[in-house]
Amino acid sequence: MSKTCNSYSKGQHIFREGDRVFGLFFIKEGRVKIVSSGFNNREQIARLATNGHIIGHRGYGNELYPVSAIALDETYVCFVDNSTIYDAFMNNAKFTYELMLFYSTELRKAELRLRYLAQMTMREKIAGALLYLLDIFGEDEQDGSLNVSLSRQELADLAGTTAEQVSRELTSFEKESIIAKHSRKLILLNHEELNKILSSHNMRIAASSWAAI
Amino acid sequence: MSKTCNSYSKGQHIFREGDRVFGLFFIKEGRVKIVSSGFNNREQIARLATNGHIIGHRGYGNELYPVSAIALDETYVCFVDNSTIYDAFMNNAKFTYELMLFYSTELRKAELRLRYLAQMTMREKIAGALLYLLDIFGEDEQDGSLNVSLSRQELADLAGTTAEQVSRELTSFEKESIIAKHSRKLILLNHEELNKILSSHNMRIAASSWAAI
DNA sequence: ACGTATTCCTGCGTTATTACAGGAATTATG
DNA sequence: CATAATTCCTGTAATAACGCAGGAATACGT
Repeated sequence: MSKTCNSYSKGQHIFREGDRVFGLFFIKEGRVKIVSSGFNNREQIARLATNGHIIGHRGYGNELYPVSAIALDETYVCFVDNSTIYDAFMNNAKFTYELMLFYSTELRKAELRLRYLAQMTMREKIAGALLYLLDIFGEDEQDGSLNVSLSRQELADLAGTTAEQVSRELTSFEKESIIAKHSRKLILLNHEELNKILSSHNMRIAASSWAAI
Repeated sequence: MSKTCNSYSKGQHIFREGDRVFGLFFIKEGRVKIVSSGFNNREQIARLATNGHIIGHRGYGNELYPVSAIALDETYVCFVDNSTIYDAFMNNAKFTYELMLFYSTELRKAELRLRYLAQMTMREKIAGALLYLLDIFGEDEQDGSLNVSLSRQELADLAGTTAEQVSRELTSFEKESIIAKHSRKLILLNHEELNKILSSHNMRIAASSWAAI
């Protein structure tokens, strides 16, 4: 049994684009972004993960990671290597089955996001990104703020636009009383309206699609 | 054992966005596009599949398809229902394991494409779409043309742009001797150059990333 | 083969997005 | 608490992408 656990502080890499794949990581506690590096300091956040989520994947041969995983917080992660996973799979059909379903669900989410990124306007992308954060991290019980703290640039990397546009649009949303913002603390005042922005151009997809992603 | 096979002709739906999920489809012969419907007649092609590929996914409860699958050709597909799949999974760890790996691979491809669609220019997206077609369908041994016939609109749906831009860019590529086109028959004359277009703005991702997608 | 319907090409005006830059606000540091 | 460093906001100019429209090429049906 080869399982090792580690803490990572904010900004630290859990694995890097180009590293060899030796096994899977399970997030015990914390928040992680999965990013592919771009040009001009531009990154794309492929997905966000938190407690209980799996990151990375089991590797074949000399396979390399196509993305990096970076801690957003103090994060505690356990690693299980390829052969241990393989043994677990062969001895526990139910476990393999569950993991298969996990990947198939993630794939569907990614396919949906493909459309959003390819076709949405900036305003829609940013509304979608906020709802995505709500779905993954939830909001604080006290003040209703999103349980995550991202820079404007990170929001842009998630939404697929630039930091300037995020600033502009958040200001607009605030003027329209859809959100409140106090620096990086964001409060979604009107979930309904955010869903409407997303679905306004698209009556065929349920308004809650993003929430399901 | 509940397995039924069917032929679908060009343009027919294999399943539709919003249908209940009853099981998995296996493509025996043909070509299929997986699309999410957009607004203004705009679709997004989430992925393309051919012989031996799996489409759809096993469903939980009342789950609905978030995308549609449409035949591009005369296509022969076999369907296996949820409970049959479940039994197969529980009795054949190796099979479940293989399927888990398939989904995990597809997920990685989708995550990479997210970045491409979010950050690339038109020209790069279209070069990427051509290389994607090459990877999935290959080229004819006789004349070297891509083994698939898509309209300009469908190419646009794949690349995440408009049909006009695809026309324009294909013409440019032809002038630069990167491709030859005879209506819908496209010949990639210079794979190297297409890869260069993709990687020109991005030295950190291997030039062949798209081909691996 | 002929006429008709569809798809494709391409110029051009419009719109949306990006990039730059300077100042304001926030956070970090001694 | 004061200063420095970073991040954030917002105006403006440049650029890229979109969409219309008319003509050309191609596919389709009889």
